[in-house]
Amino acid sequence: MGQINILQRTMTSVYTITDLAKEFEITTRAIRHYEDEGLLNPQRDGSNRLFSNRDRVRLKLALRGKRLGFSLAEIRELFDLYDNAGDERPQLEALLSKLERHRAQLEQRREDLNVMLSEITFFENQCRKLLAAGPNKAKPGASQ
Amino acid sequence: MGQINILQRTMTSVYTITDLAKEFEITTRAIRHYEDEGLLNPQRDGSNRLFSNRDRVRLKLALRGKRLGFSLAEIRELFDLYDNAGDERPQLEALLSKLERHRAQLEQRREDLNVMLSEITFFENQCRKLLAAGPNKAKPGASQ
DNA sequence: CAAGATATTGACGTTAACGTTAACGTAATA
DNA sequence: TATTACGTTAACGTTAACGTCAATATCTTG
Repeated sequence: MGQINILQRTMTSVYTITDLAKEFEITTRAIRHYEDEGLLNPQRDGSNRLFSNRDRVRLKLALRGKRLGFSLAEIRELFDLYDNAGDERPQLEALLSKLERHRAQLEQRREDLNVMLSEITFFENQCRKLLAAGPNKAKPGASQ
Repeated sequence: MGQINILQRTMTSVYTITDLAKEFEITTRAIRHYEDEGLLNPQRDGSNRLFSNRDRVRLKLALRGKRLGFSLAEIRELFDLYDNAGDERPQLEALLSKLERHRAQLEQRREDLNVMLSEITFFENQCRKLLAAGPNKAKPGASQ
């Protein structure tokens, strides 16, 4: 059906549920679940879901958030935040402060990531040293 | 009891379960759960748990991993990896390849993080522009 | 020595994020 | 036209990561 889409409506970019499932390597069940949780709002062709580019982007964002340990509820909050970014001053200020909190969280995680990465680097180097030292065996200075 | 510890065995660094719970702002239940899952191995004073510095470090590592979306099982795997870093060549090579895979995962997440952070920055700037433009109200170029 | 405070071990409860049938409709295809 | 592929809703099942009692033991402190 992806083929037919290309011929019929290339520019409109409509995706079936399996299109997206294949692209992002998740199950259709997961996608339906994300819709249940309010992350996606596909159109309908009869009972069949038709996902727009916007849905695709949202799915991408959602999966990214998930990889970073955010819950679907948190992701949904973010989406709502962006969507209902009212144009009046108090709303904008509220949005800004929420964004700041979110940024702080993300930067905390970036710190976490950097620490973990440097730990891994350390261990990798240890390994390489041991491998370089003894061709077959080696006794490391096993510290507690 | 923390006070008594300081007097009795300052250098040995022994922590009660509530010491750690308070320090890391988690419940004692969570700590016991981590022990059940093999992340911690406290000594015992009768039936009471006594956590060493090693346990404390592990807890810190575990919580860091959690913030980044790793499951307790994955964290445990990592710990086991580091612990059983056998000194023979095939084991070292296996360890290295696992570390590489892990590094790849972490770097993927760092990429995710950077993308999310730049998205947030973008939105923050949008907000600031709107706030600067209209002191009370403003009509943004609401794009779909 | 009674009352907290702090510890323990069960064991059942809860929530999130889907997995897994089941029962069914529709559409292209051999 | 029967099969195959893809879609639907509904509903129960599962796993992880703890929460939440309950019953009990051990200090220590007024």
